[in-house]
Amino acid sequence: MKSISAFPTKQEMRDHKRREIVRCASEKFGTEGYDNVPLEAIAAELGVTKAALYNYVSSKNDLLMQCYEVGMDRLITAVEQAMDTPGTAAERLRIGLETYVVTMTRKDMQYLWNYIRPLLSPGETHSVQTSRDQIDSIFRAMLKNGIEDGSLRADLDPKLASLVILGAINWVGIWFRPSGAQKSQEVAREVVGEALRGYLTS
Amino acid sequence: MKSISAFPTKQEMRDHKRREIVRCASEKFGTEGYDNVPLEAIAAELGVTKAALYNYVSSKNDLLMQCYEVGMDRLITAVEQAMDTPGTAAERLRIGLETYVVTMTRKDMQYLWNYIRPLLSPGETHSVQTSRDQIDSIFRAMLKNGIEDGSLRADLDPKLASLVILGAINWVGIWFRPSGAQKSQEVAREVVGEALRGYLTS
DNA sequence: CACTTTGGTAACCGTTGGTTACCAAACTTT
DNA sequence: AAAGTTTGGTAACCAACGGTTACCAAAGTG
Repeated sequence: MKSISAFPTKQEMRDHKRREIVRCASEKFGTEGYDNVPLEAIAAELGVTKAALYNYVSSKNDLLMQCYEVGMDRLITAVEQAMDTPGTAAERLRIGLETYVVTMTRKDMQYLWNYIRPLLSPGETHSVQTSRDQIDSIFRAMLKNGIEDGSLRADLDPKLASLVILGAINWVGIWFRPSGAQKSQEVAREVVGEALRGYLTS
Repeated sequence: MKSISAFPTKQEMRDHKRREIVRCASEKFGTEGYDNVPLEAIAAELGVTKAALYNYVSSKNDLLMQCYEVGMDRLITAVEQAMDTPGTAAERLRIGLETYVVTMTRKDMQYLWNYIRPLLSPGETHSVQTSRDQIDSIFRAMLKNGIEDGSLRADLDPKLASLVILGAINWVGIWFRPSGAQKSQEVAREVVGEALRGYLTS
C-alpha cells in the first residue's frame, strides 16, 4: 500500500486518488462480484459522486481492468519472491505454487481472477491472456530447472505438466471459499502436493 | 433434440416453446456471454416480444439456470454413456474424461459451465454445487473401481486425485477456444492422458 | 352464444452505466 | 493584485435493459 508524502504534489494526489478508487473497487468487486457493485456504491464509500470517478477511469470496465492488473502484479510478485529461495527446483516450485494458491484465494482476488474473462471486451481479454501466459512461463521455466537439477522427472513435458498443474491449482480458486473450515494455506499444501506427486523424482 | 408430434396438445406446445427458448438462450449465452445478451435479442430471434418470455421463465436468471440444467444433464448423460463400456476402470475413466472435455467445450457450453457461478444467487449457487458434486462423485467412484481392479495405483487418494484431475480438465474449458488450431478431441486426449499419467499402474 | 383462459403486445418503471452543463477553488499570467 | 484558465467536482440528464402492468385477441368451454 503506497502512501502519500506529507506535502503531496498535484500529481501525487491524483495518483493516490486513483489507487484508492482501484483498491476500494477491488475489495468490492472481489467480494460482491462485479455485476453487483454499482459505481455509485464505490463513489459513496469514497465520499464523492459517481461522475467524479470518471476523472480517473474511463469506464467501469476500465476500472475492472485496473483492479485486475494490480492483483496480477501482486500475484506475480508474490510468486517470484517466494521462489527466490535456495533449494531444489522442485522445492522452489512447490513454495511458488503454494504462494500462488494462497494469494489467489484472498477475498479481494476471488472473483477477479477466475471470473474476469466474460466481463471483458476482446482487446482486454488479450491482455488477461498475456498475464496468464506470463505466470505459465514462470512455472514452466521452473519445471525445466527441475529436469536439469534432477529434482523432477526427466520425462515430463513442461507444457503439458504446467497445463495440468495450473489447472488443478486454479481449480482451487473456483471451489475454495475462505469461509470454509480449512485455511487456504492447508488447502494449498494438500493440492500442490498432490499435483506435483507424479512429477517428483522422489 | 426432442421434437413435437403432428397434432400437439396444448401442454406439448408449452413445453416445446419453453425448450426452444432455453435452446436459443443457451446458444447465445454460451457464445456471447450472459451479460451481452439482452432478453430482447432472444425474443427477437424467436419472433416474439420480451414480455412473452415471461410466460415461460420467471426471470433472466431463471432462464440461465434452465440452460445450465439442460447442459448439465447433457454432460452427465454423455459421460455416463461413454463410461458404459467394457474395459478396465482406467480405460473407462479415460474415455469418460475425454467425453467430459469434448462436451464441455461445445460452443454453447463454454460460458455456461465455467462462468456461471458469479451470476447466481446463493440458492442457485447451491444447486450448481450439487451438480458439480454429482460429476465429481461419478469420477471418484470410477477411481475407486480402478484401485480395486488394479488398473490404477492402490495408493491414490480418490478425493485428492479427482480434485487434481477435474481441475486440469476444467481448466481446458477456460483456455480452449474452438476457433483454435486444435480440435477439442485431440486436446481432450492429450490433457486427459497427462492428468491420468501419474495414477496408472503399468 | 356468453364467458373464461391463454398467450401475446405495447407501454411503462427502476436501476445503472455513462455524459453533459455548469460551478467553485486553485493555479497562471500579466 | 486582477484577469484568465485549468482542475476536480456536482446535479441533472440520457440510454439500455430487466421486469411489470393493462389490455387484447383468439381459442377452449359450458
